Amino acid sequence: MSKNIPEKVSNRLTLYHSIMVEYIEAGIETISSPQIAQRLGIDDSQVRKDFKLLNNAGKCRVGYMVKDLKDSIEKTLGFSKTKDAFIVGSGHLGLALAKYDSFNSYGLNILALFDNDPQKIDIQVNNKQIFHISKLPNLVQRLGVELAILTVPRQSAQQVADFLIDSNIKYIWNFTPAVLKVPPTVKVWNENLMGSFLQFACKDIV
Amino acid sequence: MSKNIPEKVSNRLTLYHSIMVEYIEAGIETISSPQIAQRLGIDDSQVRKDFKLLNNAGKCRVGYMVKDLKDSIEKTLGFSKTKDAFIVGSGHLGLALAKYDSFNSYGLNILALFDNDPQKIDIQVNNKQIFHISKLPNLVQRLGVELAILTVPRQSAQQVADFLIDSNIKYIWNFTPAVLKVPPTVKVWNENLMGSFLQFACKDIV
DNA sequence: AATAAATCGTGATTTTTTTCTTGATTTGAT
DNA sequence: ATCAAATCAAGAAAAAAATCACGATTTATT
Repeated sequence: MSKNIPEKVSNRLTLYHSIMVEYIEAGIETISSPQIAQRLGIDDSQVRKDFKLLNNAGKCRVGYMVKDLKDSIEKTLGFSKTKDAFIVGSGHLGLALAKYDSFNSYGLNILALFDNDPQKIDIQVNNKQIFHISKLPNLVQRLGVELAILTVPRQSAQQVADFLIDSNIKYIWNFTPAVLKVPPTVKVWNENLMGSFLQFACKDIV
Repeated sequence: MSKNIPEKVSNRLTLYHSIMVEYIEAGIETISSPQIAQRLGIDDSQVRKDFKLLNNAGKCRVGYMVKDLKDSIEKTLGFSKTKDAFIVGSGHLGLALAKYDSFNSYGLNILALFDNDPQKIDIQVNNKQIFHISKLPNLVQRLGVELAILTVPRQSAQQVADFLIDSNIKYIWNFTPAVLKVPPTVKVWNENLMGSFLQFACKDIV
């Protein structure tokens, strides 16, 4: 099913997808590899190679069907497979993510938030409740949630991660700058905002 | 000065940096390439090659000085070069970023926020004021700001980006899923949170 | 109908990145 | 003092990714 798409390719697929959404809104039905390539500053044969991976044939002199491309990118990246998740850490970033409704259309369903600050407990954020972190293990089991979005301060990141792992969380989307130590059964995806910025700054601004 | 570090390398550098911070807090003074490699699930010669790029010599049987590594990573990634920035779009994400104090220690200095919603104007967020977007061109010029952090809805992203470019903004850190069309004089760094998640989901969860 | 231009598809080539290998060095143990 | 283990350094080899190149196809134009 999932044909083991390389990370570089799936990164480009998400960019192609954004362009498809834009073209559909503009009512344009076909798109060519040179158009996309120019937009992204990459080689057009690169684009065609990627589409080949999607089993999406184009037509000479015309290009590809925007709708078909969008659908097959969504299929390949698993938009339709809904993933339930908890947000752990109800600081500003956690709240921002809880209120980010676009998650749903990409198949990410936030069920609840957690925090250890008693003042935050029972507040409703975008129809999602904030629970005390001690309630998490029970809810993980009852709801069968496997994915946690970690937005606690760096200093407590590892400790909270350990707790999540004990609670049977299998996937951690890590928004903290900590490099988490986890057993091989648990997968971590690092979203290091500052690290990302520094790459930009280093590459382009400096 | 900036030796054109490949993106892959600077990505690893940010991860190494997090580990160095952790080791310093733990009071550990040296670290070896196999230790780091195991932690990140990569090859140890990879780590040494990266450190070679930093001109940071290690010592056989001992490893590298944590402090030295941290310093040279910071130097290479330009922590000390302070970059002033405006946040454009004062929704939840914009506010979360405005309140994220860690930015400062990485050399990113948020001066103000902007929005087009009259209700938000003049609110103070973490000692930074929210201005109406119409005030931006003047402030860009007066303060010499070149970097904008774009956190508006996708639908208005291109339009706002065009306005920023007209106002003489040179670098855009784009948190919207739109693929911005910009002239070659303007650099964009895409932080597509959903795209990032989909890569994770596609690779590990599906 | 013929020609030209745009585009796809794909194999070949080049470049970049990662991994492997070996030799030298340092430290701790016997 | 000698030996074994850990580690670095650096070149070689392998793997992965990006680019190039070119033939085939389609559409528009003359």
